[in-house]
Amino acid sequence: MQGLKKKTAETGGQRAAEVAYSAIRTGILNSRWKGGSHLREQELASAIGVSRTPVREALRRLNAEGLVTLVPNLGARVNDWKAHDLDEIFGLRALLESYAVELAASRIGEDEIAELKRLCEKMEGLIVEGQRIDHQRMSVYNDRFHGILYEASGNGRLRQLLKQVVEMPLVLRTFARYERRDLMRSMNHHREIVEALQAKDGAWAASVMRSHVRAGRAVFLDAATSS
Amino acid sequence: MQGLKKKTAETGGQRAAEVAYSAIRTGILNSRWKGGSHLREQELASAIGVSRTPVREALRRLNAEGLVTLVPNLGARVNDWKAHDLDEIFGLRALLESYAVELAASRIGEDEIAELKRLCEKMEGLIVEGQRIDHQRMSVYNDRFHGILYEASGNGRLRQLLKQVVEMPLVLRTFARYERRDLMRSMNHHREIVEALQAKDGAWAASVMRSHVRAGRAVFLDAATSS
DNA sequence: TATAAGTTCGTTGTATACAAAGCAAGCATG
DNA sequence: CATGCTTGCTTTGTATACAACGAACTTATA
Repeated sequence: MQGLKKKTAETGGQRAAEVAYSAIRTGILNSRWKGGSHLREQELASAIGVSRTPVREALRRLNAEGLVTLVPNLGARVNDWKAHDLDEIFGLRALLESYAVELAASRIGEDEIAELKRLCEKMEGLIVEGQRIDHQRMSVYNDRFHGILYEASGNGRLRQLLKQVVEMPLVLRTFARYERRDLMRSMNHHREIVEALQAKDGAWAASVMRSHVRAGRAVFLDAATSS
Repeated sequence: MQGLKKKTAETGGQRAAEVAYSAIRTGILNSRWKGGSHLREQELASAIGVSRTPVREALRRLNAEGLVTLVPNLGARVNDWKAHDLDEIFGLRALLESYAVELAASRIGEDEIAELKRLCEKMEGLIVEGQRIDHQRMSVYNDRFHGILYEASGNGRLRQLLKQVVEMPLVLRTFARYERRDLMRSMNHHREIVEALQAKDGAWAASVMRSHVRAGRAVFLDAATSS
């Protein structure tokens, strides 16, 4: 339970509940605890350096977001992910994310398309023959790419649902070992989506996005069974 | 602020946070406060008969569900609904609900189909020439009809998202004045969905469901502009 | 008068004390 | 030996006291 507490300088400006939330959240996403672990309020509270009150608030929020499961009088357990759960989640994600690009196709502007292209270049730049791939950086660019599309959909609640659905299985990203050809295909999808958006062809963009998500599902399924 | 507190017999078995949650929730759904009202924690607490702690928990939950909006250090305000919000919500609902019946088509059993038919009959029985329609009862049956479909989708997270999305604008149900022909059409939709499910034709069921939701949107839009 | 700093009060945020629920070990009893 | 009860401990749930923040009002100053 060491290392959860961040430097006072960072936490100073924020509310304790927010600090607790992000501390626990990053802990879960970095697999500090394994799936099914019981998260004790007092333990978390002293590790983070706040009282139980904001910790409880954080746990409720994480429960609503699907990262932990709360049982009355028994507390919180870290969710673990079976193949069935991933099927549910990726099914929803394919649906929502393709809907988002379909909406985006008729609303997205030149600036955002330019930004998408820049991100494509950056991501492709990370795939160099014979070199190890910086997955961390890749994730950042990829998240930004998809985030721009959520925004461009113009539907705030859709954006919110998507962020939630996408985040759930993110614990497995650590274990997801993208092969080079998976990544190449991913890059091609991105490029094709941008092209479809530029052509204002929502159906095309949506179709590619569905493929994109379902291809990602396969990688995560491997991660789930092997972790 | 009277009348929020229920009889002790009812509240006795439940946790205070749960009591607070459903008290505030039903208050909002019954338009006890108008959109934009500031909900004060102490006020709610004494009205319900619990302390601020469970009230705060309830407000966070209602915030996550989209019924209130929480601003740090300023508290909770009851959400109000403009045409734009309804467009977002019904767009999502059409998407998710049609996906649900599409999944349900290949999984639903005879028992559930029989139950759907029974509900159709009950609802149709409420529409009698020259008599006032019992909208309260209609809502109960209608919710149960759709609930069965959510379950039959076999996707727990989809069910959860749908419940959330459907509940958001439910404040307006009070003001939604369904004309007789709106209801007749609704009944026809229900019947057609059941038939499509029985034929295991997911695409058909999904298509009718999309129409069903979008027709509902129009009624709610009227309610939003007139309330 | 207009503006800015100071003040007060109401409300939310956090810590802490206490109540109640769950669980396990030990004991009694059939 | 198995079953059920008791007891003690751990953990969560709730109430309450206090701290911190924000908004409106007051006062000082140009």
